[in-house]
Amino acid sequence: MCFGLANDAVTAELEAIGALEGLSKKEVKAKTGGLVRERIPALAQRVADAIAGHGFARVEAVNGYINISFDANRMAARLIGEVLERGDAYGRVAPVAETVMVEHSQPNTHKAFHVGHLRNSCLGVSLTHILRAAGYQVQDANYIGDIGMHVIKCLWCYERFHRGEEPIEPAARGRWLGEIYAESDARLNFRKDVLDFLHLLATEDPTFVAAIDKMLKFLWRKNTEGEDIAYLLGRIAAAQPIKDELLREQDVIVKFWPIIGDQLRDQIANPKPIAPVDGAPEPTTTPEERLATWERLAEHIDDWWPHVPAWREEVRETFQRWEAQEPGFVQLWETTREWSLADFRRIFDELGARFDVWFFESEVEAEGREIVQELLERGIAEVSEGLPVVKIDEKLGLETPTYRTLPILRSDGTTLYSTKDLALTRRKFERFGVDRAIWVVDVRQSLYFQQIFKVLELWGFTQAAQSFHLPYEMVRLPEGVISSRKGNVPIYDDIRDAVVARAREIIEEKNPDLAPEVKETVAWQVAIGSLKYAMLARDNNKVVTFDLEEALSFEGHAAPYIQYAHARACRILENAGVIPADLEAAAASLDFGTPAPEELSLLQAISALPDEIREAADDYRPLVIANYVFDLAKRFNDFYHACPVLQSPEPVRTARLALTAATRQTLANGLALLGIAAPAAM
RNA sequence: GCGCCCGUAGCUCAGUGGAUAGAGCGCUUGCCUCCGGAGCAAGAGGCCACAGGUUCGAGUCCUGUCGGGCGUACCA
Repeated sequence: MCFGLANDAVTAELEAIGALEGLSKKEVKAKTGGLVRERIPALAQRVADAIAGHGFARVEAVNGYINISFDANRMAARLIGEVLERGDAYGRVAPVAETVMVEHSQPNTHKAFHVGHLRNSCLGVSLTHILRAAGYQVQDANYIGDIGMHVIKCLWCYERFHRGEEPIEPAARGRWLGEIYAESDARLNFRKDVLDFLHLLATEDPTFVAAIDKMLKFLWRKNTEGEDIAYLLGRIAAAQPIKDELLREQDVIVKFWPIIGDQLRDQIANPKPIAPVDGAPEPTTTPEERLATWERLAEHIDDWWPHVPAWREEVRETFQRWEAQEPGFVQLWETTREWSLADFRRIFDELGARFDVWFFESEVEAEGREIVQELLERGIAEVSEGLPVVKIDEKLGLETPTYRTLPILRSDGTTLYSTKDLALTRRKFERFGVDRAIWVVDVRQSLYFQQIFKVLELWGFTQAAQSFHLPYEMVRLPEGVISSRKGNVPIYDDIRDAVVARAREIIEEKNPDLAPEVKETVAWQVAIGSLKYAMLARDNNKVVTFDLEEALSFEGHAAPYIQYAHARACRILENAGVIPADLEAAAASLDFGTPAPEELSLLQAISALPDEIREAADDYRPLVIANYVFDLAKRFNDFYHACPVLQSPEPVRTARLALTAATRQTLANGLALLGIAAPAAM
């Protein structure tokens, strides 16, 4: 404030004596800048002198800032009294008459629940807690992907290759299905994987291109499939993508495959220095990695390559069996769906996610189709290239591609994600009476949601304006992106097993005297808390790099640090033999004497919780709370290292005990907002 | 092409337009006779990608450039 005042004063004075006349803006700035800087400290001092004594304990001017101190004992008594009196409710903001639905944790049945889903669930759960604390009426909604192409692919693969098989472990049936799904994906994309690999070789391996060029020419002369060889030759030499539908003989690639392997092995056995080519991009793979990929594909090339087109047709037919609601197929769907749902219920229970509403994709298919029909009838949607779409930019009269085109039904009449989302959104507002709907979905779906909201708007659905997509970035691994093709997807169950096991070890080492049941409970609380904190202590628009080693360390900036501070506070209170009620009664007349800086700093942090909740809710950012609660724990650490509690003489002892109790409560409330448990001992 | 996001310490990340830009990990050195060492104290480590602009004041706001990621009609 003093900076602004000084600037105004200096400018006014100079203007008054005409010193600024005819000068450019820049020149004025150069002239006033120094004067303003000189003026500030004196001005700040004057302001400080003027307000000193008006009920403030101390007022001082420092570096152009005015620092105001309040009577610490009075403020502390009031704050601690409020915290102890309100307990779990401390930090909560007055209720708001607005119902918000948060949709998150949209796992797909027949697929594995992995580390990516974990980020979504942690974010969603924390967000619902934060919004509730900020006074909103919150509906916590799950939306299970229990139908769609992935389900059909999985069931096709199950019937075709695993009929009659049952997962060995009943607790992991969903996971077993996920493996079947992964297999179906590998089978159906096999040709694409092979051709992408050839394209990769052609793009970043000049030695390979030269060698293959020679060999293909040799084959060309003596082979009957001359046209195919010529095609491959041309594409590889020019590093162009290869299309299998342009091959005359379907098995030419299969015949060609061993030659590629020989060449890759030869390159590794006799490495040649590669002369860098100007303008050519750096290779992204090593020769060893390329050979490994070749070997992985070689395992199935004879069996799989010829069948891919027929398999894809079978998948299409399988989808039609769903469409026709063929009883046997529906029965299979129901059984396998339940395997996945059982897994999900267990996982959400472990994560402390309790939903008010469970939506399923399968229950909005019919309603979605009706909406598509209506959109077509009203001319908002049209049939283009054989399928119903909404050409949004055209409808809005936009020149530059912005919202583009949204397909709303497949050409064979089966439903898309968009078909179902149109129906579900209407349901949320009309049947559930929400005022605002939030979708917690990863950032790659941003355009998709803008499209959905625009289509609803074009349809005349005014609540589209109250629909918000909350995007968050992806989870990666230290070694790169998560990819089911590369087979490096960390499954939730595996991560949890590793983290819980580590937590057990550490408890055994640090606190062997705890009762066995307590040890087990605490191991879970610390393990799950640690995982959650890793997911939440990163802003929504930042990629999370999930490092299992880091998640296992339990040291430093992590949940256990905060939980530990909470446990220490509990122990101090326990050793003192006081109960919160006693301290609450004493709160009105607390006397810290002359409070230590660590005590003031801690009091300040405790008082900040309501503001932090508001900020986190306004911006949908659990990170705000994650940072806050860590900072609070750190200040508590500073406090108990600097200020002995139990050995202090009265009345300071009681004051410090009350402060410890208030900190404990605030730590617990902050952790609760993140969905993290606060153990009393660990 | 068009659009969105990211770029801060060796690494992973914080940082309402305001004071000398902060944590954690890793590295160096200390601290358990003292409320629990999952902790604490100290040290080294920064042209806040780059260039302009707005402002009394920019890591923060605006424009552009470079680098990286993602999306862009029948996956979800």
